[in-house]
Amino acid sequence: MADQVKTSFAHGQLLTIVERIERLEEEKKTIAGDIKEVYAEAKGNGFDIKILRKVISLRKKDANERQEEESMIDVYLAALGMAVTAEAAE
Amino acid sequence: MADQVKTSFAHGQLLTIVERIERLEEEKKTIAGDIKEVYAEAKGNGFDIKILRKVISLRKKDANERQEEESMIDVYLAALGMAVTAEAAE
Amino acid sequence: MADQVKTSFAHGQLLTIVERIERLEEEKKTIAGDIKEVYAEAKGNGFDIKILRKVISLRKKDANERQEEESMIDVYLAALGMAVTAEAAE
Amino acid sequence: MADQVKTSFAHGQLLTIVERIERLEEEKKTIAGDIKEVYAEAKGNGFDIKILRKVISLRKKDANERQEEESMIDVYLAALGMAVTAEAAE
DNA sequence: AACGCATAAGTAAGAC
DNA sequence: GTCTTACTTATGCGTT
Repeated sequence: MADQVKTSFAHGQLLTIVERIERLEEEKKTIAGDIKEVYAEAKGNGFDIKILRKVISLRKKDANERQEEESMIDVYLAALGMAVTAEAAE
Repeated sequence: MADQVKTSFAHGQLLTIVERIERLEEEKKTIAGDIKEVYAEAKGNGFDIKILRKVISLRKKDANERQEEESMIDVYLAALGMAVTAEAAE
Repeated sequence: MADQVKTSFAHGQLLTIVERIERLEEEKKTIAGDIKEVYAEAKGNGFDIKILRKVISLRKKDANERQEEESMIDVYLAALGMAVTAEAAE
Repeated sequence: MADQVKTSFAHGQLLTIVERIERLEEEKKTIAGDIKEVYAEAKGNGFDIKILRKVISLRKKDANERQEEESMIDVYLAALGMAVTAEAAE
């Protein structure tokens, strides 16, 4: 009985949970909207949204992690015989 | 010059934008964490998380349903050349 | 060594993988183009594309509905400790 | 009457269109599945999927475009006072 | 620790 | 030409 899923419970308890989550998701959605607004405003001021996103994502990433990833990409590209930089494979 | 991407700008302006977004994303992340907590707590109280998610998603779906239906009606009306809103076909 | 990402490998193997994927993506793109063509042709025959999309999406939705319902049932059955498939609870 | 949306038509014609599209979408979905399989298989052989995706996307991107984007990012990062490379700002 | 799922980001197409 | 909406891709989370 202990490892049994709860099938009898106060409905009020369930409703409380559901509503708490829905409330939070609502807030989350609101903030997501705010973010979009900031981007839109930035765009209006002449900024490039795509680049903005990239920059923000770069700031988020740990520098080491970033470097590791890049060097890994280089390995793969090299394996494919593709130039990593301009002065590449003759 | 008009269709040129902005490459010279007040650094402060860019920084402000970036920081506003980062701030908002921080908040969003916090709320996402809160949601997780609620689920975890519910689980601790014997609820089945998978079902909880289903229930919440169903409620959301139901809410969207009406909206979807209405937009559907609009599409058909428009397709029939009928006015969707008041200020219609003169 | 076991938890190490593969950095040394047969170049041919990598190339094969990459080319297979690129080939498949090419096919996918072609089909997407075909779909666009069908819509264009339909439009040429006087059909309303927007409605066509709605209709197709509705048919898809209906198809998914049954599946969703079934998976819902599975979830509840599982939650009740009941077997979803044949080789169930000892 | 000419610019009127078609509301009377051979049902067979509509059905044909819808089915052609559904058929094509089915094929597209299948191919998407195939692609996933290739990635999965590659993973099984020790490749890093994330990097694979990046590499493929890099191959797709025109070299010039890539360079432009990167230099733009550098501009933004510099504006934020962030180092572009290791031997950066003072 | 790996897998698959679910959400979130990014991109591309279509409508107004 | 802008703006929104839909689709695709990518990352992260929870589960096994």
